[in-house]
Amino acid sequence: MSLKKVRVRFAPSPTGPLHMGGVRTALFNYLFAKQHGGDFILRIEDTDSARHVPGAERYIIDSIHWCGMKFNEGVGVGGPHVPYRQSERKAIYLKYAKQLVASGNAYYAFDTPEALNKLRAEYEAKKETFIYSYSIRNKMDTSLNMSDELLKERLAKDKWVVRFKMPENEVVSINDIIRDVVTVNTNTLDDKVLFKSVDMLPTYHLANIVDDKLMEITHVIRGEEWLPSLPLHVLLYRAFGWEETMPRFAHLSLLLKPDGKGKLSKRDGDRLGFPVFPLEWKSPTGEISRGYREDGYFPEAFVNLLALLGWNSGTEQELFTMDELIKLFSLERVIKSGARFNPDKAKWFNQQYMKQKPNKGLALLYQPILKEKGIEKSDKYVAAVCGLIKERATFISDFWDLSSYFFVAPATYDEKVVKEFWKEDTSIWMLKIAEIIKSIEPFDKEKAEHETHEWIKSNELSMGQVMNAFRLCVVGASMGPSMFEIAALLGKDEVVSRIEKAVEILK
RNA sequence: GGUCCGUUCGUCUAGGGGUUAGGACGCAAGGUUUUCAUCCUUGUAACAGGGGUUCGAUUCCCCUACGGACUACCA
Repeated sequence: MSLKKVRVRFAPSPTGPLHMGGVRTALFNYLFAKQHGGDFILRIEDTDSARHVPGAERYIIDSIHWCGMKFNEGVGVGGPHVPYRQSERKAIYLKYAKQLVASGNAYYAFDTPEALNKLRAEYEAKKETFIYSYSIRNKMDTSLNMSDELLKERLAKDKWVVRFKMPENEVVSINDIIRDVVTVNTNTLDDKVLFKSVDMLPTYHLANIVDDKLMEITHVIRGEEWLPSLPLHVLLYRAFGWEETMPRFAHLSLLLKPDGKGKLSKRDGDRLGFPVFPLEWKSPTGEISRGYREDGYFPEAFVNLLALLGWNSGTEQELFTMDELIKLFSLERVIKSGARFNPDKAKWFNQQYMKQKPNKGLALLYQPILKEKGIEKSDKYVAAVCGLIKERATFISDFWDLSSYFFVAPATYDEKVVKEFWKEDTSIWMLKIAEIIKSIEPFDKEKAEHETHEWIKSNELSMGQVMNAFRLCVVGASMGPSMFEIAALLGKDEVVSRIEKAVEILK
């Protein structure tokens, strides 16, 4: 077992965009695989023909790639077990369903969905729990209750499903890597449909077990919603005689709403103003859901925040690169309880990455925004601006508000600041500063700063009064980096002209 | 309703039979700065409740409460 190469699969259903919880499941699978030098496989579980959404598969792959993960086998990349789309594996499953019938572990059932719904309703009316299992299966329309001849006839004539014959009163204990031992009595479990009549496709349970076996999956890391069907899956492995090579299981807790009750949903994002999906998604009906990527999150930040939702390294470190995560991740340290998502903390992560980003890279991201505003500036200039403002920003989209004065002279002056700092003599001081700036040839920010401060001191003026007014002239508001950094970038002619303009307007 | 899983500051979490129960986000205060932000310091705030076991339980066990998932010919 320990010698076997680790093989994990991410097996989503293409029923819509991948939710951030799904991305986290993929991430944990990926980290585990990479840490063990194993394979990370993409299998598309599209056995529900009715719920298939066009574009969902592409979206899933794009999302994983954006996060910096790569499949080394599966849909889109191929591999020794092609095809990896269950709808293309149709031919495989019926054989296995029949094998279970032959071995006495499953049977054919002819009950129509309508008949079952009616029965369920009757039970509910009596306030009883309806379970299709040992207690009732002998009364149902199944192969268990008919002769071989009749069965043959019915199989040819009627619609049938294959149901698992859940053993009676057996205690099943399974070891989950995250949850330790999970114990269930089979009496509480039902005879799950394994093979559907509506589309002649297997249900999740059958397809999942067969494919995991065939694809030699060693570890199943999936969401908590599968925990209740874990006993069924184990029993299926047993029924097939595959228990020896059965994968190990790890069930991840769910992501919960930031407030209130229940699991995180798209609605919470709309309501509280944060994305729930990695990438923007346009539904076939035209509805648009925002994405982390489009909201300005860096993929590294997104991966980092996801990794810390339900896992921690046991140290106080919170910022991790993908490589560090691969090195440090362990399923044993995954939290059992559900994690409420905190949008504020998500922003904090992005801010941390923002501070670390090289200026050149940020400039590349900022340029398109500037172009849209009709501003053409060199990458070098924009990079310098980015260097000065990035520690004040969380997203690239914050940049314009933080740096517009590097590109256009202020059109207005913040009233509050005017009131506080523009006094009787201010105009005179400002013109003096303009003079100092003009006199430095070539311009040098240290020299300008030194001379300006000297002048302020020698005239016993208030540093705050003068400098804030200076800032008001050039920036138009009370914000931004050192005035002399700004002046160095803007150039002294521009600074002087802005001072003159401000003096003119504010008098 | 039934079954399974869970429960440490508002949130993410560390810890684990004897601790001043630690960190991060948020919030608040202070410091640095010509402003904003960064940064630094400090503060705020938690072991769901009740029974056991034990010299001692937040930590182990049981019950209750609460939360979550599942309960389809969906995954």
